[in-house]
Amino acid sequence: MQDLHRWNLSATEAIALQRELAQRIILEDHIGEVRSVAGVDMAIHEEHDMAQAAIVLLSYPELEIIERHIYEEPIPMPYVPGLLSFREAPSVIGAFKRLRQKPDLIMVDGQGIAHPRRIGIASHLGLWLGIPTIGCAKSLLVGHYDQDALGEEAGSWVPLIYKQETIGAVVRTRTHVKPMFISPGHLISLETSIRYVLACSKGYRLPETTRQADKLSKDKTWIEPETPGDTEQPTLWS
DNA sequence: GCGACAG
DNA sequence: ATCTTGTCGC
Repeated sequence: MQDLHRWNLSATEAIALQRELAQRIILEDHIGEVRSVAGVDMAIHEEHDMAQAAIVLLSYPELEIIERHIYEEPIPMPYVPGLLSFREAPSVIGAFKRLRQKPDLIMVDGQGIAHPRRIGIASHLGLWLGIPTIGCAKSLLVGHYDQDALGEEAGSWVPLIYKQETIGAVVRTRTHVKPMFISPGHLISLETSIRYVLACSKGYRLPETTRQADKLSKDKTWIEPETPGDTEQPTLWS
């Protein structure tokens, strides 16, 4: 894995970079047999000004935990709508580097291409890591949808439209519960994204991947096992 | 200019 | 994201 760019950019620079990177996003399925799916998320521990990113690797389709890791660092920049990846991606990548096996697919807490410049954090991470990603957000950033056409049963969904284009889907992952906002990140189509999100949903609103990562990112008792040399260790698959 | 706005 | 207990509904 080679660094695409630096992260400490001004808002203006970051937006210009997003416009460049957005052109490289691939929305066709470049995905082989899926035997593992990872979920990533981040929590802020205000008391120590620390960001705690978490990654959980699950087997697929069993969805049993294979690996769990966290990575902490001082909170970088503030939250700016549309620039979330510049705040969260660096720590998520830190956690990702602690994996011993490479995931076949990654589920990200946030938007994929359902973004003003078509490059939410899921797409950005997909480009950086070169792995298929799906954006799995709990709320809307941009776009609109037909609320009445969305069924109440788990599995129903309607397209998410933005500027006359389908950029994602509003998906009911659990009956009678607020839907999730799904969009492809990179190296995957919308149809396939919806399929995997539903296949990973186990009776909760959040897919098991995101749910486990969310839980771990908030865990204050978790002690990450020592990795000799730590951060920049080359691994078998990088 | 005004409102909207992932986490 | 985070602050926070009980509570209404499937």
